[in-house]
Amino acid sequence: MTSVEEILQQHNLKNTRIRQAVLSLLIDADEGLSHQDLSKSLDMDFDRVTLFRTLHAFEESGILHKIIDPNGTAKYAYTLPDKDKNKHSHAHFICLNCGQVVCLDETFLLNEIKVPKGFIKQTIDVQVKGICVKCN
Amino acid sequence: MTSVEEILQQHNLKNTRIRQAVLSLLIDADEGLSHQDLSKSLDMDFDRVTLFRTLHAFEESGILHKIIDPNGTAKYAYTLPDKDKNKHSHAHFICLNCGQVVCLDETFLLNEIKVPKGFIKQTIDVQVKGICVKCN
DNA sequence: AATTAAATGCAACAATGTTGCGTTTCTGAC
DNA sequence: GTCAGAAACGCAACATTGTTGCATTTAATT
Ligand SMILES: [Mn+2]
Ligand SMILES: [Mn+2]
Ligand SMILES: [Zn+2]
Ligand SMILES: [Zn+2]
Repeated sequence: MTSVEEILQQHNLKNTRIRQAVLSLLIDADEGLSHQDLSKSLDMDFDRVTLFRTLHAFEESGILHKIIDPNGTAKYAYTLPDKDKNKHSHAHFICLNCGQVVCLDETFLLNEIKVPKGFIKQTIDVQVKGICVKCN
Repeated sequence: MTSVEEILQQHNLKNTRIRQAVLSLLIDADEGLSHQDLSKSLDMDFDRVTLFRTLHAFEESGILHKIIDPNGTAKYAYTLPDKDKNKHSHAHFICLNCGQVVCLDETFLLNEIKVPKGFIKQTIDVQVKGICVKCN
């Protein structure tokens, strides 16, 4: 069990109110949360720019990973330290009804995918869309 | 060889200047184009809202399919009538350097992917990211 | 307690996309 | 060709997401 404070420390991020709050929320959440989602959930005063910068910092350090939903808005999910050794290459499920984003266990092999000559593959993002259990 | 006019007719879309121009551009393009890309390429006067609505109309009718790039902006690509019988379920390559979006031949089977109990799979989107041949 | 790099707050801005509404234009029927 | 109706367009106004610059505050270290 690693505390929020410890996680921040391990990534050389200063321990601030908003970072603690955001990280706590996302560790507990079972889904990806957008800037807007977090703004509504956070029970404190903060500048919206600070939240954007917080999310960027977390993404850069690998604490969170970003998923672009079908509307083009970013959602962030906590990167499980054990699960994601292979650098968050897992697939995501996106509910077409409520917009919920869930991390799946499924991962994909980059090798198997053919690209045109001269193209270099680096990462793969897979989004499975459909209806989540709540909306079903 | 189907002309632009014929394509519009087949989808019950009125034949207008901007629709002809947009569709011509996208049929010739070997990559997905954004609203901005098209705005720059189009050599005519038009309202930006009209272009948004044109792209929506084309997407709804299946003439184009939308790809959300890593910045969250929409790009549109012509849906090849023969290639995409299985409703544009092919993968896309996205260049991390220049942002270019290319349709790949690769398709994926929805069956193989496991989702939590109660979730219903409908479609799958695969994005392979890396460096394109121009940027290499 | 002093130092300093990092983080924050604020203001201003840009890009993308949407909605409402009045006007124009395409198309099909006559 | 004329006409009518539906579809598309142009314009204005707005919402949301995200970025940048800069002055101020704060967390962590000594
Ligand atoms: Mn995930
Ligand atoms: Mn495509
Ligand atoms: Zn749902
Ligand atoms: Zn490129």
